[in-house]
Amino acid sequence: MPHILLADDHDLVRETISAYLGTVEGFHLSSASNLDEALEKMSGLDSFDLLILDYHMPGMNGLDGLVRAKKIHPTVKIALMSGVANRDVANTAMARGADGFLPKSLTAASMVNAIKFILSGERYFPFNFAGSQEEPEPDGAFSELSERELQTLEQLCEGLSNKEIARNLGIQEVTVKLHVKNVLAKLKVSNRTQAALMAKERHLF
Amino acid sequence: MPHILLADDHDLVRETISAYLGTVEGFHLSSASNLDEALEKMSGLDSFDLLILDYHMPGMNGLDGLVRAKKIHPTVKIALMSGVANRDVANTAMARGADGFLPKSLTAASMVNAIKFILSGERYFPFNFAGSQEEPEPDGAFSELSERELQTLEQLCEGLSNKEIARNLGIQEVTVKLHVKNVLAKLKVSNRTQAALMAKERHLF
DNA sequence: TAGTCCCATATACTTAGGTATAGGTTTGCC
DNA sequence: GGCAAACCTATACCTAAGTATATGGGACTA
Repeated sequence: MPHILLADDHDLVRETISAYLGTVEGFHLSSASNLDEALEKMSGLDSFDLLILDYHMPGMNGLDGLVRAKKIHPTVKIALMSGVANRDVANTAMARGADGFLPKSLTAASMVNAIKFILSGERYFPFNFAGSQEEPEPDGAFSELSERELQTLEQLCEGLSNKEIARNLGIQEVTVKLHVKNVLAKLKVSNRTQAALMAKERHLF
Repeated sequence: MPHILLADDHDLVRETISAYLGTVEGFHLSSASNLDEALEKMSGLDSFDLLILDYHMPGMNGLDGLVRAKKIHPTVKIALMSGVANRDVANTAMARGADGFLPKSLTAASMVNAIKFILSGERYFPFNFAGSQEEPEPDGAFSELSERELQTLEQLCEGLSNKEIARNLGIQEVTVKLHVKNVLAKLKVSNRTQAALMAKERHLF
């Protein structure tokens, strides 16, 4: 019988999913509420077949937690689960060694299938995830932004002035103006407020 | 047997919670994946005792969806559920007529208790929830805004310029500047971008 | 090596945003 | 009537934001 460790910081989500997988499929479930607790349980006597990690959970720090877990337990299959992560995150997770990505938009039946698929040694990535062919680019204009422009946009989202941004980045105000201008052009908006709102809208910061 | 309608856009969350409440407690569960679908089901033959709304879901638009649902079905108890909302949102939800607020950080058992509590006619608000007595006023500074200042702020949230706002309101640009200045002072922020972000943060527009 | 891109800086300029002060209207309230 | 508050306008001023163009260094690449 497959032994699964589910790590999620929401008691409700963890318990209901555990109950579902346990009663419906007869999986053997254990659970943890953060990454460290999960790692601790894995270092115990039990041996797990699959670790399911919530993307937003104490200790995860983005995908660092995934990499950490994979490094410590290279033989255990690891799936990342998230309700909000975008396709970009999912792709990156797979690239960093995840054996599967489970969006919470899956149906319960699909999740069971995906888990079985992973347990059989395959790597699972959802087909119809966040709209396959809606936007040519999921991030659209945002992906065109350079490193500095992204940093600038981030501070724009705090409502900071060019002068403050310059101080924070350790560069001249004129340079910030340049970055701001480029950001506005690439996002096709006409002022900093619109840029900040657009970025917030898409949950970039 | 209590009849509950659970509206959440995540299939996984919806189905597992439904399964849990159905099997463990014997509740009669129906579900919807967005607000409109929920409202549609409620206008059908079935009569529901409790509607559980996910805070982040198509059609909700902040707390507008709650108010809408309450207006259409004043007699049905409504609980708001969220995994990310803060105390501010929870308070506001209760103030706008919600019968309960269910953070996803609850345990499954606590949620069942809370639901029973609500079904018995009480209003449920979680005790130990993200800090107790932070802000005295939920709306705070926003309530001090005059009519014109609110209209100005609304257009600020579109990223419009003073000139555009003036045209939309049919007044002079100088007057808009005055309104903007007053808004900034009352919200205690230092520029229009911060004002827009703050308003968006609290889902005012 | 030449070309390209990002980054940084500079000068110069125009427009938008924000402040300060003053004066005028309407509405409603004591 | 006198008063307060919200609203609108005006003049003036200063600072911030955004545009345009040019220069140069560093990294990467054909």
